[in-house]
Amino acid sequence: MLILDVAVPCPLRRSFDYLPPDGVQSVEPGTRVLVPFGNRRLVAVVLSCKNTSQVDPAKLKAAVDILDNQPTLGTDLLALAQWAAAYYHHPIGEVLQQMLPVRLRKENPARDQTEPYYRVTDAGREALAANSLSRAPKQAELLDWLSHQQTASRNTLKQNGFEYPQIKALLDKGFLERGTAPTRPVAIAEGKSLNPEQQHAVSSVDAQAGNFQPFLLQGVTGSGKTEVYLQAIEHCVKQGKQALVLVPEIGLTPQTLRRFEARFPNQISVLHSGLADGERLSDWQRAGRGDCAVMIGTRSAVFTPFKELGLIIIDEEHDPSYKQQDGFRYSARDIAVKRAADHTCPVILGSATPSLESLHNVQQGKYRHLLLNERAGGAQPPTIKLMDIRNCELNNGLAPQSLAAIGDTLAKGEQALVFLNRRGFSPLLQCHACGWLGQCDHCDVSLTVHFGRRQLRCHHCDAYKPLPEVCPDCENDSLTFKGPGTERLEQTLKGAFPDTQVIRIDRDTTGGKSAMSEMVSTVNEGKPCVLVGTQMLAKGHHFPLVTLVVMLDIDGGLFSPDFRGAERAGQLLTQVAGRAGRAERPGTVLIQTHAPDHPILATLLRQDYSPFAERLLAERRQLGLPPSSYSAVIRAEANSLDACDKFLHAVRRGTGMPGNGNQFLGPLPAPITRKANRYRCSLILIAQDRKQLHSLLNRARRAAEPLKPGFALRWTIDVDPLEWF
DNA sequence: AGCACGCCGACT
DNA sequence: GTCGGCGTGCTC
Repeated sequence: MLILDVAVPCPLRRSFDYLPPDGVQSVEPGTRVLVPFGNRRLVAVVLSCKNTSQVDPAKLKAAVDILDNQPTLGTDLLALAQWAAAYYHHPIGEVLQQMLPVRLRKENPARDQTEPYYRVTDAGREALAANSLSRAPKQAELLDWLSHQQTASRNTLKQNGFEYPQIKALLDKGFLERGTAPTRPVAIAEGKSLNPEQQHAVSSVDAQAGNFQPFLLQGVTGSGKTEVYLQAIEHCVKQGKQALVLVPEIGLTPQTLRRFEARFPNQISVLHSGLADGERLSDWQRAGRGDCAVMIGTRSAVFTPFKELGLIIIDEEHDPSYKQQDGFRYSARDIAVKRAADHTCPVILGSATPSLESLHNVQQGKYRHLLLNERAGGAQPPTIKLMDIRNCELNNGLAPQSLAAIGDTLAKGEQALVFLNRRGFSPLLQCHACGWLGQCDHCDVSLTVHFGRRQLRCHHCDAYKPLPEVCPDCENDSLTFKGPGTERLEQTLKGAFPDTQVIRIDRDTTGGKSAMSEMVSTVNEGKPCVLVGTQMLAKGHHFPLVTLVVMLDIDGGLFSPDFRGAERAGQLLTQVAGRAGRAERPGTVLIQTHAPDHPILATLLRQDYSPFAERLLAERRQLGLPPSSYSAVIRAEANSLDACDKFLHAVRRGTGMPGNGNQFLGPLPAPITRKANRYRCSLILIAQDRKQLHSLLNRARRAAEPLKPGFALRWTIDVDPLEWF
């Protein structure tokens, strides 16, 4: 008897047995099936076939339909899903659902996946030569463009600005015909020449083609990491293999894309959140068929199918956006390394400010370190200066010296950037008469003033209320704004430099689709201006004319309760500093701080990121913190703090003694205990090695599952968490 | 997660 | 007398 072992998309950490649909003799693993589940019908994935079941055969239901004529997920991705489900202790059905493009999570059949390719006919060439399409200029343009290629797919035509109606018209006239996919590689544009460091990096990677070997490519801003990627990809593609490039969420800028597209014309597929479901599906399938050489994408692109994967690149590997922060909490960076191991290919982790995890792996001999210290064009590194603002009269957060420095920069016709990681007008609204404080009704946080919208907004849930004119309690006209946000800085700077354009870049001003790129191009027109913004400014975009960076709020990171606070602060500082002055103009970074003697600032100031990171790594080792140890967090969320606390205590008791130098921390309430009216607590598990962490987690799961906390309490496991609380 | 079943308060 | 609140139990 044929029985299907099926992963159903529900939060249960097990699979379900089904009979095949009537008349079906065999089903391959990785095939999507439609199954009755409770009183619903769900799209699920066949994990394996077997001939017996633990379940009473009379209780087995039959699958309703087989949705794919060939498995949507290959054996590699299916095995990866099962590995990830075990590693992250997450339900297999949800893992698989995340791997599938949205279109395939529904009943849409994935049949007939071949994408049409077109080529110009002889009649088309004659028409082009005779200029007989002058009344249909767009069609003529298409014909002309395509006549320079072998063939091109509908997708490629679309990327080059041609739409289907034009294709259809030309087909009808007999000027186009169906063709087959061109043989790869079609064309690879000439690369730049490399300096010796870059050359060494590229040849080190080349030498490991066909082997699993991770490389940590540490290169200061402007050292030409991208050119190393491009050449490594080129060599991979020339061997007929495909490359996967992962970029952080904001890292996929049009500039980056254009650079890849220029180098590998029509060989690039893209996967990111801005794409329509249909486009995502077609690029996903295109990679699976082997019809593109390079796939560039954000976190979820790590699950792209490939025909023959030969190289993986993770750009800005330290970026926290690689870790999914809800549901299936995977790290795309770590899964990418696992995929490289599965496909026995090299993987490059690139960053100017590597994570301590990756540096630790270098020290352990697992990763090979490649350094790029030379800046292209001999550009000078920025000068970093600390500004002691103790006892200093601040103008909405800005020290007088900072304002003066901005003024000087503008006077020289250059641009300045002010960095503050807090959006809104002011983070606090208080009544000076009675002490009333604007607080969220649903979270344990203060409300942020948004002056332009005349609102008080909560940055932790979506609550907001109108900005009161007088104190809601004592009705005095004594409301005061405490502390600056980017909106207030913008106002202050406009007041101080009335003739200069002030551009604010944060989540509130970049809401529109093209707002960000419009602002970036305004800045890069080159007129003197002041940029104000949050950490959005620190990533991806380059502002070559900015020569001064002022950082207002580094202290928050230095004294953060999280053990990663210092690492983050150092990375942020180094990344932001990298925005200042490129090529011919040297940059300056001014750091306003109340702790000018802080050892972290001192290290960063005296030297650069590497000694700073070494120092932090030694500190972590001494304290037994990750990456020297391995951690996981069990978080509980409920309508009362007591319920969370009780549940996690029960889990801790049920897990038993951790032993062997492993330990528990907590349960402890989260720093913001109440968020959107839900109370949150964490139980932290710290183990000496991976294996022990997993055995602890298995014990904890066995303790937690029978507690049946019910729907009032939700609990989750986070392996290798970014934050402990 | 969904969805049904089940047992107690304010409504036509 | 019922409509509907959300507690809890189950899904091959």
